[in-house]
Amino acid sequence: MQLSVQTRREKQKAELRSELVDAAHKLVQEEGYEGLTIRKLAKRVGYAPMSVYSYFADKQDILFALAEDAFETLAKRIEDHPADDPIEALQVIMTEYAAFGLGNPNEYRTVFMTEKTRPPEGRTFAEMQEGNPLMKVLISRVEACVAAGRLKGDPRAIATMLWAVGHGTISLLITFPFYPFGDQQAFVKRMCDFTLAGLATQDVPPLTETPANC
Amino acid sequence: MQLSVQTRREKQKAELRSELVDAAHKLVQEEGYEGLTIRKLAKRVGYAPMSVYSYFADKQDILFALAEDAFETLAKRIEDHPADDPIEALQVIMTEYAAFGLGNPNEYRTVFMTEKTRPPEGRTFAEMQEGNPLMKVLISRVEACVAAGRLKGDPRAIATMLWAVGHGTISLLITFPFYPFGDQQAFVKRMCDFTLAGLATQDVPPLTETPANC
DNA sequence: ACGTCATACCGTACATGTACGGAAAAGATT
DNA sequence: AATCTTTTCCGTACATGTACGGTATGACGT
Repeated sequence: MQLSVQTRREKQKAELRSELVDAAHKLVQEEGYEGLTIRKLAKRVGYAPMSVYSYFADKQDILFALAEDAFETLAKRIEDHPADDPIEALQVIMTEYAAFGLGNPNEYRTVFMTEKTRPPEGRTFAEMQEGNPLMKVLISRVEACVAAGRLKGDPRAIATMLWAVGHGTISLLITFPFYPFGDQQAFVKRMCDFTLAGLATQDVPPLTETPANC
Repeated sequence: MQLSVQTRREKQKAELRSELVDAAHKLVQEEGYEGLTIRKLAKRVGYAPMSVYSYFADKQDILFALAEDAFETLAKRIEDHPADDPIEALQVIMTEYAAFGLGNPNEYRTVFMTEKTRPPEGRTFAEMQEGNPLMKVLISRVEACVAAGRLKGDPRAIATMLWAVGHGTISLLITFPFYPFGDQQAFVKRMCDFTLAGLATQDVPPLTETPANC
């Protein structure tokens, strides 16, 4: 029965944590992203500022929690958006990913453009990417393309390359909104189409595992 | 003669500013990037903390100044690295750019991955990119490729696409050093080759200027 | 020479993230 | 029940970026 006690404890802790996340979410909605401060957040839930640190390692950790929520809805949106053609399915990912990044720049920033001091919440970095639902669905859709003979090569390598292109595109658009990219959507579509077209003509080898001759 | 006075004044101001930049540089070398604080910097040059703000709008502005120095050496290195083959000349840019980003992640971050509140130092954003020496040399080398018939299309569009890919690659490597990209150099080379190969097969249209039907 | 004025520098003050140690409350062990 | 241990929460304190207003120093017009 002591396990049950342990469990209840953890559940309660998780509850308080998500209460904090909710409060943080509201704060951001009401006062904007920079309005989220530890002190305001603590006051919101009736705690002393330092008590927040019982539930989050630091402020980054809170931002990660917020971003994770947002990314979950992105994952859902992608899964609710199937496509008959496997290549189109990849395009959907890129398009939704781009729309998400442009619509949630703060969340995109905290997840993909922030110096990572620690893997948030004990998870390792490898898990964070490999086990990341987004990367998972990306790889699986790439696998579908390979299975259908529309792409050729190592799925994870292909997925990583797509990720690099997609991320480069989005992050530039976010960071330099005034650079004359032309129409943002058009630029995203162009990069996406270009990359998929290029990949279609190649047999992509797996990512090298730091070969010995280096 | 009153212009001379004005000029002398400005020169002196610029001198003090670069003295501050030098001090900042030394501070970073001695204590690391996070050791650079306004107070320490001010103490270093014998000023009160607030006096620093006579020369820099904010801390970001200082970081930009540091980064600019670093990027200047990058530009020099690229220019000192010519290549007979115009495509190879592009590869040199990508390679040097990547090496720079991986070797100077902090500077790369402040210039390319940081929310821009103001165009640093009065320059407009457009200038900052268009007039940016790096983008300039990139465009000119792309133009050389187009002139040589090795690439086809609008040089600025091609350059922007190369930038997006290069930036995506570098920034992922910087942000997720533990993701299994395999060998970093190899990944960079792969992305570069892949993109250039793809571009070689296309006629790249100019970036759309936010067409009216949107 | 003298008042006027811009400029350079600074002192003080505040909001913020967070380190540190303590207190109190809850649970476990005897 | 009593004691010990762990967990939760907090008060205080510090470093940091920076807003605001003040002061003094030197230039300029008269």
